[in-house]
Amino acid sequence: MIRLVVAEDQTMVLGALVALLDLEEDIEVVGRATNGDAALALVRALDPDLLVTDIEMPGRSGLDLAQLLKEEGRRTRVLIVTTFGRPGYLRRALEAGVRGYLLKDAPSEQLADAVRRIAAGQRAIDPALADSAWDYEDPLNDREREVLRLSEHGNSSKQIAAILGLSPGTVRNYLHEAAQKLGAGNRIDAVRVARQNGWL
Amino acid sequence: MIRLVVAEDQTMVLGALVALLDLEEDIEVVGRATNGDAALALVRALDPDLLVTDIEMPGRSGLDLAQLLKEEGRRTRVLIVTTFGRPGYLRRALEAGVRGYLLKDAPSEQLADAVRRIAAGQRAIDPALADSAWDYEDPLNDREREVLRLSEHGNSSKQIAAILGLSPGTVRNYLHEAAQKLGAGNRIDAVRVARQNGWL
DNA sequence: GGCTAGGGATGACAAAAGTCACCTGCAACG
DNA sequence: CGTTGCAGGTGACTTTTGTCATCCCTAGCC
Repeated sequence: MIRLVVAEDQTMVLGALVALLDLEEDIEVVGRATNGDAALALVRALDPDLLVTDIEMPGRSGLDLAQLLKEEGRRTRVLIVTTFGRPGYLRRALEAGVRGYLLKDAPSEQLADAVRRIAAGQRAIDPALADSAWDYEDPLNDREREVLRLSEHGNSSKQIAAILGLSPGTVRNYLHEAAQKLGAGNRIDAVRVARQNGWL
Repeated sequence: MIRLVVAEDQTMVLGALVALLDLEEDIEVVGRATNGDAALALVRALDPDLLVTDIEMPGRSGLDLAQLLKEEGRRTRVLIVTTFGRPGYLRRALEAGVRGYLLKDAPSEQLADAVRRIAAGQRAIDPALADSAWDYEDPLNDREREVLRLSEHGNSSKQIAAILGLSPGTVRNYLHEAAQKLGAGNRIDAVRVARQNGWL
């Protein structure tokens, strides 16, 4: 029997995924969580074979979870199930030692398959994504990421400068650099491209 | 027996929802679709009691579906199950005659409940949302919506003007008006606010 | 020490966005 | 017919962005 903890912030989707997995004879869902912190506590308490988790959740993200579990040296393996096929995400996931990465776009039958493969010590990476994982390096440095994040909410350069304790000119320079690196013509476009690739 | 068609663009979530609903003795999922057009065809062919559908899907949206079914005078009732609690969405849904509106954040048990209530001729609107539906009117007119949508992708006023056959000045004016109405200081903020409320 | 490379930061100038007063044309109404 | 009101549209002016050359400081190297 494969023992699972499932983490997913949308309660209804969580319930549905559990229903799907519980249909399988050899799989047992022993815990469910709707945020990263609860999932972490459950994994520590229950020591399951697998953690099936979304990435974007309140509190700790699925990627944070994988990283932490790896650092703690736990035996629980991680399977990411997410909406986002962003290369940056998969890459960070692999670096955090996850064993599987599926998209919610994939057929639901693949879920149980992936669980079994990972429980058996194999991997289960969405093949379409596996290729692209290393195609696009994140070209942004920390400052650039920071100003992009702040400009995302409509802050002006002046406001961003005030927040970071810089001059407005410098902020514009960072945004410009970032836009250049991303092949974007302005900050709006730059934010879009960066988001799309999982670099924010 | 309540006969359902389920539409949801993320295949895995679709599979999971179907698994959840199929657990119920009195509910039968007779069709599933991953886009709006397929869902429409299924409803026409199978004449189910209910259509359970997401809003944001490729092709026709769940709201479009509800509108069409209403116009065709079909007996199939519509239950929306979506991520987004945007007042504008709920409002449009109600105007399109949907019988139920649930959030994916709601507990999964509510899904079967809602299905039964709607099949019995009642309604099932998420109570937290029901209040807010009429709080916020969409203040935008068509032009304003249009320019906001175009500016979303980083187009400049000049580019938007070229697309719409206007002068750049006019475009800036529309953007300005929209920002004013939305209480935003610039176009980026305006787009954010409008999206958040389901007005784009 | 002197030289150099590179990240962090600045200011000057051109282009685009934001702001506002105003000009249509057309439909409603007396 | 006025004329009133109002959505659609424009141009002039100010502020903010985009672009680029340059400076400063620190670290590493001869």
